[in-house]
Amino acid sequence: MFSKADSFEYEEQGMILESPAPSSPDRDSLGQSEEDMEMSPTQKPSSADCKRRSRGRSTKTIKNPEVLQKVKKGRRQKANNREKNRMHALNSALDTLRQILPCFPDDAKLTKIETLRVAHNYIWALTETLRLGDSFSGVADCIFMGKGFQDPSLMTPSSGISSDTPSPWNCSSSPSSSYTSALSPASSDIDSSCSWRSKHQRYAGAQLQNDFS
DNA sequence: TAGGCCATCTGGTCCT
DNA sequence: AGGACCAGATGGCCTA
Repeated sequence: MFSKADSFEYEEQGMILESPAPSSPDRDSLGQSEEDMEMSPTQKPSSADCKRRSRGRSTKTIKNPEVLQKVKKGRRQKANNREKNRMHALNSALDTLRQILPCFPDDAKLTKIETLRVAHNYIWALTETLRLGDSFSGVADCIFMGKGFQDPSLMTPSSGISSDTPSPWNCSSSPSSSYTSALSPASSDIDSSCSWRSKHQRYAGAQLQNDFS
């Protein structure tokens, strides 16, 4: 499973460093060093990749193998923390996006991919609504006032839109055929893998997808 | 038990 | 040199 793909980067062994980084138990201490790691076939570097590989972290000044190991661990630990923070920030942004998106009950959390797809469709539908002009001027006005993307209730029957106003994200309503055809993104936009959890009963509005397709 | 989703770890690459 | 970004791998949790 593993090969010595990293050997060309860490060829320089027996180096010395002045400030050892704090170490923590990880797989290295369990006998699996970085040099023992292998790459999957898809990770194996091309010749072009090998040329660029030299841009990795330099440890040329490190002569002592033990110190080198500690330095690597320290860097890895820091990189892991940064990566965690980065992913947490990404998840926070997704949560913010979920709060903006209409239609779904509070206890049914959209998955990441669903959030992105619903957002895409939401934006698309709002754009189409604007494009349609006067017949949906109420919606357009709200959006132009900067309200549309902040008030999910805009899409509910109790909002400024009349209860019989068809809406592609209004799960409780069934859009008229003309409106559906106008506000439906291309079917290719709806990936079949996005099942809307209908079989899991996660969403009361499980038929939203059908409204789009 | 299989499949989906997720968090985390990891190494490679790019950018400042 | 160090951080950001990315994608693959892995294991845990949950549901049908």
